[in-house]
Amino acid sequence: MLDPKLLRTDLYEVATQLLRRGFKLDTREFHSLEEQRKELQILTQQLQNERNTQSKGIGRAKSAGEDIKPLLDAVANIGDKLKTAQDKLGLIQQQLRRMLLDVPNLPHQSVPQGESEAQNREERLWGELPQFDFEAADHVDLGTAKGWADFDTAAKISGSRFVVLNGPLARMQRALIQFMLDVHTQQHGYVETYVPFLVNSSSLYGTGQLPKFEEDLFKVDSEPPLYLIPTAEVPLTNILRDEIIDDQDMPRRFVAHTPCFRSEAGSYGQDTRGMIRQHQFEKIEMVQAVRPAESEDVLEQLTAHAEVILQQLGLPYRVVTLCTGDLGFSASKTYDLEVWLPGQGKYREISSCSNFGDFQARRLQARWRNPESGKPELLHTVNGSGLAVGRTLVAVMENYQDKDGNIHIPEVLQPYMGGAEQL
RNA sequence: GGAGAAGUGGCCGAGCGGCUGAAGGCGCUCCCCUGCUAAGGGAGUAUGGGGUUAAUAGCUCCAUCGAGGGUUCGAAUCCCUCCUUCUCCGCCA
Repeated sequence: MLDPKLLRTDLYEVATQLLRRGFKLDTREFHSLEEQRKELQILTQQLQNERNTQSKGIGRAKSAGEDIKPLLDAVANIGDKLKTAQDKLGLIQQQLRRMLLDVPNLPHQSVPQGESEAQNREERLWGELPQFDFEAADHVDLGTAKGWADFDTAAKISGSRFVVLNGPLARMQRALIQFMLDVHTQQHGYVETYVPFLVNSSSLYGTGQLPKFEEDLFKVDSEPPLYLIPTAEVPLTNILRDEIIDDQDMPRRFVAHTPCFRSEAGSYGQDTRGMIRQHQFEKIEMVQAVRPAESEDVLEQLTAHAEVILQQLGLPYRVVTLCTGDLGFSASKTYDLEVWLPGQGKYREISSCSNFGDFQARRLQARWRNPESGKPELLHTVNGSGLAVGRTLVAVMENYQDKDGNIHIPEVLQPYMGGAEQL
């Protein structure tokens, strides 16, 4: 959520910046609601003040043994007036809140202008593209040929966009998870965290999935309703909700492996083949809560943490800065890591690292105590995948294949696979 | 799932219709004393919001004692619903 004060003082500047990412803020509507809010809030508080003062007088008079009847008559109609004022105010505030919850974050000034991923800016390339003296197969053919990946059985059990992994490939997925967690905990200073996979709606409001993107989520029909997490970002970031963190405990760094569940509404026809876009996939997520002055640097560091995984696995990739039009709702700046997939002959997203500034923190009321002011202030959140495990599995299969359809195991993964060199 | 108890400031804990935004303690910050590893004295110490303002400075008002409703001139205190925690029973990986 954006700072309501900023919208009040600098409405047109905010609207201009939002336009950069293609969001049209209804400044007229906001202005009108804000005027009404101000008027009603002043009135409400005046009435409350009057009632409080009168009631205190009644208390004093009563204990002094005086006749309170005339005092009671004097307050008689305050109650009704107050009630109607409060009701109206509540309504306006609700509308304002609804409106603010639908407004995306402001793009950082370094974010390139653009409408779609075509305008994303390539920052750097890493690694040599593998050369094959045969036609590179894609992961579906590689996986099904050996019976390691079974999409038909998954469809029988659950439906489309699921997979059953067998034997060595299932094991390699587990190896990747172990490897990534070990790197982030041992080399990058993250605390390994195990979190709930079902979360309440407050948590999803906190990180920005609700109220706008409910159709992307799987909802469990319980009382109260729960949602399957679309990413570990939700439970990890909500650890901070309604907390005030001491300066000495900053920054907080969490890493978790969880399954992620996405309904993929609106993506019909896209990536229907294979494991690229599934309803359920494994992901390693890094989340940091940092001092506001540090978040820009931390985004660079966290992105590098994700890159280390790709580098150690020997997977060629590139880093792009998302343009304003491709930026996620809550993010102010995002780097995507795109891994090379020989089977598709292109780079595909495998990690997304974002700085959210105080956007999530405001919704979450996640704060730290600034030692300079001694006051609680909104902290900044930065997160990124490190990495999407399913897609990493795909990338290893396609980059490490040979002409016989065998998959060679990257060296760093071999200790996690009993020393084996190929699947 | 059944029965009972409880949820108060960073923490512990009193209050159980008005003088309580909240006693007391712990912790923390600052000052003084003392001097050698620990103690004594004093002061301060919740959060959010509104108005005013150049101001995230002052001043002022409002709200908040798990959450939401209600009763009342007035609610941390009374009533209702929900949530969470604890104890016992049942069930269970």
